[in-house]
Amino acid sequence: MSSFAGRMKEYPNISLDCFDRDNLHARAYFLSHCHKDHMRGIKGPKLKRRLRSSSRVKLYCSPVSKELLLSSRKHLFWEQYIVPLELESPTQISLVDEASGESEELVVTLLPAGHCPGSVMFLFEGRRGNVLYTGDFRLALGDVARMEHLHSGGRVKDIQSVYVDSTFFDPRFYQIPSRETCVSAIVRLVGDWIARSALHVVWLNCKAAYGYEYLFTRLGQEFNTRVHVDNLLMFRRMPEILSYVTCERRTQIHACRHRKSQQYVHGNRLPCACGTGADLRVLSIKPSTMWFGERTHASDVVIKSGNDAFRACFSFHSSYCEVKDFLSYLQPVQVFPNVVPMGSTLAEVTRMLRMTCRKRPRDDLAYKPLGLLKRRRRLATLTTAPPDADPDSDDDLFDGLAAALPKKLPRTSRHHPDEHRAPRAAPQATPHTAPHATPEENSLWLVARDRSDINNFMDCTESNDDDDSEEDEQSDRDQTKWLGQRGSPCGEPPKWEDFFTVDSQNNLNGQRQARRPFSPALSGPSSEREDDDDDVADFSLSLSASDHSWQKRDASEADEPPPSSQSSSDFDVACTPDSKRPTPEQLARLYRKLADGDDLSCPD
DNA sequence: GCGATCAGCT
DNA sequence: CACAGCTGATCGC
Repeated sequence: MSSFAGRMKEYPNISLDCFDRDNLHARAYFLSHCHKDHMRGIKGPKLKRRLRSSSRVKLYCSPVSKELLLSSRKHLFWEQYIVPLELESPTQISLVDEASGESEELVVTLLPAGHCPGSVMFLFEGRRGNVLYTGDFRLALGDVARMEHLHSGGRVKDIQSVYVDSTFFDPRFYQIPSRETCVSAIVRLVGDWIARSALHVVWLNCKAAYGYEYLFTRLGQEFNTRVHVDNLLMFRRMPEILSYVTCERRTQIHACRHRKSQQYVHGNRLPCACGTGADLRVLSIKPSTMWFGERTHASDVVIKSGNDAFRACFSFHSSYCEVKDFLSYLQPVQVFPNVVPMGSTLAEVTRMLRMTCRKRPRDDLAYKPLGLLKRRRRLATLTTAPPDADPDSDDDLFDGLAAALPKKLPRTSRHHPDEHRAPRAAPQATPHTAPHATPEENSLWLVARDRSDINNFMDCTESNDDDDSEEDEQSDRDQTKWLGQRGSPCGEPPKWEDFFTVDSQNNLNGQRQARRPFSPALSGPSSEREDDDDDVADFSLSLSASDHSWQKRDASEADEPPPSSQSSSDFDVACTPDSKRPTPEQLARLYRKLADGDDLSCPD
């Protein structure tokens, strides 16, 4: 639960996710998503009075959040004050003090947060530096490196402060299985049950919150059915969700709720009380967050908890590793927790967050082109020698970085979180996506892909004595099998990112919307938008409709197994446009060239 | 009567 | 396996 009080020290004239007390005087409001703990005071009478007496104050949020907020009558009074902003469209806003007329300019960019429909992070760029407020988020390892607006000129932007979702920023919550792994397991469980007979039904014991929609949609796709929910109103302009949920009780998959749900299910009756109790066989699945320690395998993502009852892993928040990866990549000057993890204290989480902060001024992190490396160093040295033992270790590529970053821990998986994406390279600087890249850019990529790729290479080319490898392969095979079983009479299943992007023009045909250019002269975002007041516009959550196609998977990846853990993203802040993932053979060639000191810009 | 807060529960 | 949020009791305005 968020305990963020609403204001950031750099920009105290705005309030985020909090609408009471001191926040009553904000010049602008920002809502990251529509969970209640981020909406404190949003319907308070004092705030209503404030809005009525003001002509300038606005609430900025994503178009999906606007829909969700206004789907409740209690929030309808906000309608005239909401300014929906598209994702990844930097927008300048003026923060005007209505008493004095004094104004402050701020550029805000919404970034996908992967927490629930409409959830975003806010990047603020202004006179007091760049500040990132994450709201709640679930991003996988490496996702941050692919977020275009966190980069500039081929590098990570200089971030002063990050106000971060620290829900699981505690080493106890070291890793959480990926979204794809969890959803696949639930799909299997549901499939096995409902295939037994038409009277076998599943009840998903979901908490009253947005965030399970991609699960409902996936189940609807897999089994050509709809999930029974209590209320469709909130999805009325989201056809991709609407087509997989229903208020009709005669379906085998339910996510309906009742105050005494538990009792009903124990009696083999559903919360919606459909059927005659004795006829139905109800399987209860309770999505819950499960976490795993550093050396434990995240394999059991569903656990039997009783007769016809399971818990299934499901998390709206990033794990310790994922948060650490996120912050270690951004290297902000300061980090502030938005949440105190269960069983921890504010002091403890703050202390641990500080360890991810920048240790030296950025000038010390100057990039040294790979050409400056001593050629005598061989690949073996680069990959096997502990950094401490080798004064020429690859950490030396960056002055000061070796000291700034935590030392590599003993390997526990092929993608250890401490294998940092050190060089802060922009996503476009990859050899396979930028064929015209300069040798320096290619070199940059080779460094940027860090040790994890080198380890992958070693895994591909050496006999592997890692105890985990066999299990990993088995896991990959299992997941391939599950992917093979996918497919649906309704077409391609939507992917996770569909629930976090929105096309306000109901573009279902795959055309890309023109991206609104960044315009410092833009005085107010609302004046530029045609659909702001269009009550009948649909908000499509479609595969191809978003205007940030750089998030999309390359088609060639479609048949790959999903990631077995957090090692890669199933959120799909994916490859650079038109890119292809290099094959192990291609990587092997590149690494051999690197080791031999060959010109990397020459094609094979 | 309404809002704020908290305990209890899932 | 710890999220998110509902309900009901209590208190104050």
